[in-house]
Amino acid sequence: MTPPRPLRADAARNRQLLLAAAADEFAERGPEASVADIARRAGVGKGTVFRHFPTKDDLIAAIVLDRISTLTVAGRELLTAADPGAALLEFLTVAARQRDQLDLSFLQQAGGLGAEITQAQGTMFRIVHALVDRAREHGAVRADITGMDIVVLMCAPIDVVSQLPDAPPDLWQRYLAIIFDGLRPAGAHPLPHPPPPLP
Amino acid sequence: MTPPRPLRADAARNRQLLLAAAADEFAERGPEASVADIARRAGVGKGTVFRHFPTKDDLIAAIVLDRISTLTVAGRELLTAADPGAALLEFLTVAARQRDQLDLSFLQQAGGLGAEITQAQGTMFRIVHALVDRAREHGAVRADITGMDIVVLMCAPIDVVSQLPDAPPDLWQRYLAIIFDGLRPAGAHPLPHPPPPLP
DNA sequence: CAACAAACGGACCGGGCGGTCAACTTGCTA
DNA sequence: TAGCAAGTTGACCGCCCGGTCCGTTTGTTG
Repeated sequence: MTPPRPLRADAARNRQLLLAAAADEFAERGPEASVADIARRAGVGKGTVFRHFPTKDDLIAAIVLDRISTLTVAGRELLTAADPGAALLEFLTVAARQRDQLDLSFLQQAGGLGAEITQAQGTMFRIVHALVDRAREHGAVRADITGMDIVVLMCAPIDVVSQLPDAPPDLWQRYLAIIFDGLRPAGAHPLPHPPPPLP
Repeated sequence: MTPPRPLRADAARNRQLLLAAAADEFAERGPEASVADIARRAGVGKGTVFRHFPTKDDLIAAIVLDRISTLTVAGRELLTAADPGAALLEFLTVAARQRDQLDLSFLQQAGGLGAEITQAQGTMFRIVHALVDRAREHGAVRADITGMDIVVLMCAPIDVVSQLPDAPPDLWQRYLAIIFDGLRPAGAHPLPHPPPPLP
């Protein structure tokens, strides 16, 4: 491929400043945070933003990619944990906490994300599947749920809580616990619809 | 209060056309559907929109109000159902189906909704509480969940599924079932956080 | 230290948005 | 059916947004 020449020192620094500022700004003001505001927050000219990220969508994609990678790393470590059930719960906790600290939910489904993101998502999904398989074999979760179920439910605790205007900071743990109880084998009722396929 | 003179026939008709068109448009294009497009879809001039709803936010509020009322009516009927557990599940199903047919999730939290909405929300919340109390007394749900828990979890099945780009139409039922299993007494683990108060 | 490419900044552009207004049309009522 | 208030309309306004461009600054390299 193209051997990308290393960025100049100031350019590399500005890139990081921009990513951080953009994440904060999106978290505070939602998806229509303006590029100009992001630039100002990073202490940088607007043109600089577009030099690093040709499009606002490219900027969003960079942030999302970063988030997905974090989850992938966390999940991969948990694959070797002693208790597979606890590991799955821990993964869900990490995912929720990440989303809690900086809610960027809206940009996930920002249509037509790049192929790079699709790929990163794929590897993360595969790791989640492995986590679930281990937990299932261990009898920690019911037989009829799959990795995709976890992917789908992953951010539910936070999303659900964020409807409340003034929720206590750890309330999401309550709903994670309820949902996780629904994933356990004890007292499980048959599910009315087959799981979605790996995309 | 002000005895509101009845609308002229054409005005009343246009008001309904507008509400319908706006709901469709918001469902399709998200919160930034433009007033101009809504007007066009309703076959009406842009000025007419603003005559009926002084602000785009007022239009949104009117739609949300309608949604809440529908739920309130459904919930009130279910209060007299024979099986309280089934009634609660049915309420959740109705809520999810409503959201499925026309996803307006984003406008729920549209900040600072009018006092009218706050009030309508209040009555709906109280009915949900009653539904849950009945179900709990009947042993259909675990002792440690409250009406607010149901309010919080109400739309989770749809919200969660809507992350998937091409989800089968009834997939949400799967997640409603999982979550409902988490609400049952059988195999319940203690919850790590107290429930949120009635707002 | 000289010289050049890389990076920067911010004025600028076209477009679409929410919202206004004054001229026009239409349903109601006496 | 005449008259008038209620209702409609679309051109118009100001604003802000994503994105461009070019003159200027700055890090790097020999």
